[in-house]
Formats: sequence, C-alpha cells, structure tokens
Amino acid sequence: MAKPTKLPADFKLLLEKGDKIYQTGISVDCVVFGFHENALKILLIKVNYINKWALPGGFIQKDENVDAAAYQILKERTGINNIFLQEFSVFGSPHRSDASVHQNRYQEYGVKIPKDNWLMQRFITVGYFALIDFTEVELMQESYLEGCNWIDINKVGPLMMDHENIVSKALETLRNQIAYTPIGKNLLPKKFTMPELQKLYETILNKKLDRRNFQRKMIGFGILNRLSETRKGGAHKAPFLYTFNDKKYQKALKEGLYGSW
Amino acid sequence: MAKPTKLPADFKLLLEKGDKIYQTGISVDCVVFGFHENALKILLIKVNYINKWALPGGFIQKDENVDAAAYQILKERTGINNIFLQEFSVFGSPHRSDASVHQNRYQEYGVKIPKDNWLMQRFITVGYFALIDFTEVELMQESYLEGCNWIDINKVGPLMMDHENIVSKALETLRNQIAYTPIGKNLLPKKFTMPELQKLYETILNKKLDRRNFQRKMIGFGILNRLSETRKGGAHKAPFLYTFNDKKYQKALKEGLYGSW
DNA sequence: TTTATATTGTGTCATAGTAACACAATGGAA
DNA sequence: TTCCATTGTGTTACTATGACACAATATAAA
Repeated sequence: MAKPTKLPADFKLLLEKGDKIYQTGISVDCVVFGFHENALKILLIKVNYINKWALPGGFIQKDENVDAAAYQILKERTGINNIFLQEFSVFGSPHRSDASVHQNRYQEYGVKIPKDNWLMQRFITVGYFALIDFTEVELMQESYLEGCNWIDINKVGPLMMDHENIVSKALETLRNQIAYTPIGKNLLPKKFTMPELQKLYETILNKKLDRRNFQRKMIGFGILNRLSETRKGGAHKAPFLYTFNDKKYQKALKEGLYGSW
Repeated sequence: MAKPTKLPADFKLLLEKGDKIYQTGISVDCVVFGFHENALKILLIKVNYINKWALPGGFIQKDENVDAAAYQILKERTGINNIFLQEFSVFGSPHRSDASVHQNRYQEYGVKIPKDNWLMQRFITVGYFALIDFTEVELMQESYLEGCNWIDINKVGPLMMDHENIVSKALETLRNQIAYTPIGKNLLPKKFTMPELQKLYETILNKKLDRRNFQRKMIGFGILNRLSETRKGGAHKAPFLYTFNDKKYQKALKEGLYGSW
C-alpha cells in the first residue's frame, strides 16, 4: 500500500476546524471485548507511525452525548449498531496524553502542528467498555494508516500512552461486574453451550471453575433456556444448546444476581 | 448581608481568564455523604440567584489531575484533607449544562456574559462521591452568595440542572459498593457502637436489618476491634464501642468482602 | 461392527453462610 | 426498688457452595 504524501482532507479538517466541531481537551476510548476460540480478546488499532497498538477512540462533537460518541466510534470500527457499552472510568492525569502522537501522525505528511493547536493540549479521556458478539463483527479497515485487529487479552503488548492502564481498569471492572451482573448475552452468539459459557467465565475470571457447580449456579439464575438441540461435532457426548431468556436477563441486569443485603 | 454591587475580582478573573486557567467544557461535581443523627446527609450549596440547591463543584486546572480538582473543591468546602473520594460516573448529555446559571450569577453584578465566553458552552461533568466523618467537618461559608449545608438524603428538594440525577447515581453506586466493600470508616467517628454502624447500613440500604445477624456478619468480616469501653447515656444497657482495625480494613478495601467467584 | 476416548448430564454429601427467632443482662427513668 | 428500653449472646432451620462419582453418548480408532 503506497503511502500518500498529501494530507488527506479529513486530517486537514480535524487539525484546522476540530476545535469548532469537537469538545476540546476531552476524548473517549473504548475497550471492546469479544470472545473467540476460547479466548477473551480486545479490539486494538495499529498505529503505524509509532509502531504501537492503541484503543479505538475519538472525540465528542459539541452537541453530542458522550455515550453517543462512544457508540459512533464503535459503529465505525465494527459496523455493529446495538452494542453493550458502559462508561467505567475517567482518566484524568495531566500527563496522560501525549501530543507527540498527533505530531507524528501529521509529520507523515510533512505537516507540523502548531503548538497552540487544539490537538496539542492535555486531554482527559472517558473510558468505555463494550461487550460484543465476535461472530457479528466485520472489522473496518478503512484507513490506510491504521489496521484494526482482535488481540488476545493475555497477549496485549505495549500500548500507546496510558492505554494499558485503561485496559487493566476495564478488565477489572468486567471482573467485578460478572459477580453481580449477568454476562454472556453480549459476548456469545445467540445459541451456545454450557461449556462455552463456562469457558467465557473462566477466561474473564482467569480461574478454573467446577463444571457441575457452574451449571447448577447458572441454571439457578433462571436466565437460560435450554433448547432440545445439541451441538454435535466433537468426539464425545453432544452438549445441549442454550439461549438467554431475554425477559429474565433484562430483569437480572437491573436487579443483579445476588440480592445479598 | 448586603449585596455587593461591584463584580468581585475572582469572578472577573473566572470570566475573562478562566479558559486560560481551566480545562474548558469539563467540570467536576461532588456528592459528599456524611452521617449524623441517624441520617445520611449530603453537602449542598445554596445558589441564591436561582433559589435552588446544587452540588459543590468546580473546574479542572489545565495541569491538574481530575482527582486533584475534586479534592481541592472538597477541601475548600469542608476543610478536610484526607477525604475518601471516588469517581463514579460521567454526565455527558449535551443539554445537561445550563448557561443561564452563569448568566444569572453575573447578572447580579450587572454583567452580561458574552455568548462566546467559555462559560457559555456545553459542559461535561465528572461525578465524584465522598465519604466523610461528619464530626470532623467545619463548613466553610466563605462566599456571600452561597451557603453550604448538610441535607438529609431523603429531604433533598429540586436541585440545579441535572444534579438530582447525579445524586441518584451516587447513592446507587454507594449501595452497590456496600455489598462488597467495607463502609463506615470514613463515615463514622473513630469510636462507634454496633447499633450506630447498623443504622448507617440501614440508612444507606434503606431497609431494616436484623440486629443479631448484622452483628455476626460484621464481626465475621474481622475488620472491627471491640473496646472494653461502653457508650453510656441511654436508659438501657450500654453498648460496646468499636474501632476499625486499620490493617484489616485496608486489606478488605483492596480484596473486597466476598470472595465469591 | 465393535471398542475406545473424550466430554457431557446428573446427583450426593459435607460445610459455610443466612434468616428467623428468644432470653438474659443492664443503664437510667419512674 | 421497680420498670423499661435496648444490648449481648445462642439456637435452629434453610439455602448456597465446594468437592466429588458415575452413567450416557458422539465420534474416532480398531
């Protein structure tokens, strides 16, 4: 792929008019979780000119809801509309953002960003995490500068700026939520088996769970429908397929799974 | 109290140089919880010119950590340095902020804020909640425009802008946290009785708890020291005083109280 | 066709945690 | 001295959890 030498129009617009279009000094970054081949993965973007991976992120338009901005970013990257998205933390260290990232990006085109440009200031970012069904995603490789890819959560290398920290916090939040919120509907395909669901839990929690106790607990939550179908293919007894009971799942989402206290 | 007619210097500075000092378009609001006379209360500020109460809030300096900004705001209001503070949510609707609040404030001095002034734009706010020991607070009544007061959480009237929403979310977060995080150290005085601790829990959870089961559970957490002293004063058996075991409390803070999953 | 293998479906038992409940002890008021 | 409100403590039934065993079955190998 040949590297263009002329500054693309959208890059020029961002640089020159960005501060008229977007909220300045604030951004959104998304940690997108997907589950595939028994591994928890996150969506990362390759930033070529610094040879590092980064979280998909972007800015907030002046009249745009912050949540909407996050949705928009993910829609552009994954093509999915109905994404489970949740804000989990704000990253507000004055030194977290690194203006040189923008400098390097524009330097590729021989453009030097003026020091007083809006992109050069300190940025506070709002972290969102998303849970999406891996099978429904078609990654958009729209930009010639950047690639988009699923990376195993255990194989995430050095990331841009403080993005490793953002990923850690997202994962921690996900782990906490799993204890009192139903998980799985957004990460698994419509039909799935109990072992698949268990693997998801084991992956997120990073520990082995007892097969029998897990099943009992899950069934006990009353949010699953067992189908009469089974998933054949393995050289062993075929496991039943399950779907989530949407109504009860929604109820559990609101009320939580443990009524303790 | 006579109303000054001349624009105070700090108001003038905020208006004219605020965008050089602070991050624009982003603010911090704090929901400060305290416990007094068996009631959960929050700290509110009376905004005279709109005759409503509001959360203590403020802006973030250009080189200031967002957390630090929240600490600073609370220090100014309560005089307390070591405050338990936690960011809990971002409020990012494009219509949540109301420029007329600022307009009205300055109108008191006959000053009309220009439409393109930084204060007139849409603001995203970061919500923090704080837990503080009521007995250590001395409220600062520094401003001639605003009063600061503790309001019973059940008697909070209409608040400025979306602040009611922010309070609800903070309370919800507190209720969720209580289930897996030790609470009380920051809200109660050093020495307290079991009935007092129970009242705190009952107030936050808004439900009655069984006295005997509550005590067993609390003792079971292993984060309390029972003193040999008792609190006399009531026409009944004097309850023992307790303190938190700092070391174990800190450990529980990190690891949570239930290891489930 | 038969046998082997991996993995699933289901059940039991001991233990820990929780909810519901009762009675003796005591500081101060009557 | 008696009474009352409230505290300290213990018991019992029930539910949830962790540890564990055996029968059933879809494919692969013999």
